[in-house]
Amino acid sequence: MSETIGFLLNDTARLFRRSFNARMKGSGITALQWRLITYLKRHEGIRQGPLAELIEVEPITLSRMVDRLVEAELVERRADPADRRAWRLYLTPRAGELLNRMRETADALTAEATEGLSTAEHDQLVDLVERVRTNLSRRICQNEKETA
Amino acid sequence: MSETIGFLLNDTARLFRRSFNARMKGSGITALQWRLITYLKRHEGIRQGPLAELIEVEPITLSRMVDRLVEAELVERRADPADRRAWRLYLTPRAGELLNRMRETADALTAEATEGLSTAEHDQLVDLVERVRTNLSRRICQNEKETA
DNA sequence: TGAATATAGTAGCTATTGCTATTATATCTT
DNA sequence: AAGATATAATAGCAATAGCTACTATATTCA
Repeated sequence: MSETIGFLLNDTARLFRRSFNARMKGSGITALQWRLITYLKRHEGIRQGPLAELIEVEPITLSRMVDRLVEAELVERRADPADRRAWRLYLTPRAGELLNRMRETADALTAEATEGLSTAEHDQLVDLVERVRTNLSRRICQNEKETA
Repeated sequence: MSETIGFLLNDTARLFRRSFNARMKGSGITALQWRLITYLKRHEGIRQGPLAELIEVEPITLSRMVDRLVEAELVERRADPADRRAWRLYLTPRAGELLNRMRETADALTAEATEGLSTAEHDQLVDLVERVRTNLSRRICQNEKETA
């Protein structure tokens, strides 16, 4: 019984997170918070509920993550003008600086992780993993119950 | 700014875990416990400390995970004959049955995830990801401090 | 319009994880 | 052999994640 691809991918992804976390340790930010900020960067003004779905945590968990990030002055809550129940989320300038540092770290790490791969191999890796991801997310959409 | 490989791998690995967890939900076992059992299968008789290192949790965390798995009659602690401080861990027959179910699930999931990939592409994917993993774990060994 | 239902977000509780300190035992040094 | 040091595992405490229930507001429909 050899390793499954799922096992291998998990292992590799964990090594990425571990190295990334270690390098970002001084920033006082966790991997999950980084994930939140990264998504928020691409969806500024999003509400808490949809963002929770994007980063795949429960709404209450996101609510508390945002509490801490507001406290750290990385995220800002603004009232939704159209719905008084809802907040809209924005990054602060401080978060922008942090994102730059994170991007540099991520780039350096990517370079080290793909050392020895040719450009063609690099592209092929991305292509193949993307196809696997598409297969998996298609499966999940078809069968939403299993995530509920 | 396109996605980094790290991001992509993390995303894909998460989809794997999510789907796997959903399918194993009825078994009352979590992904981390599954990880523990999978490693234990290949290292029966291992002590808690080394197993904690393998699955990358703190020893105290592993200690408590084992408490629960012993409670669930999936893992057995036996005194180490050579060192009275230590336990040696073994799987119970019940765990064996569970492992079979898990393996079937993993195989089915792998098949779905790699749908549309030729055998050559499948092999190449494994090869490329393994090379990335090797790069990353080499890096971590060289620079152990960052994981401490 | 007004009652019924749905939705956005949050509070209380429980479970899990990890940091630090501690106990019991083993190993090393002289 | 005896004291110093290292190691295997665990307990106490603090932080974080999610389940359930709840409040406030919006939407539906009769």
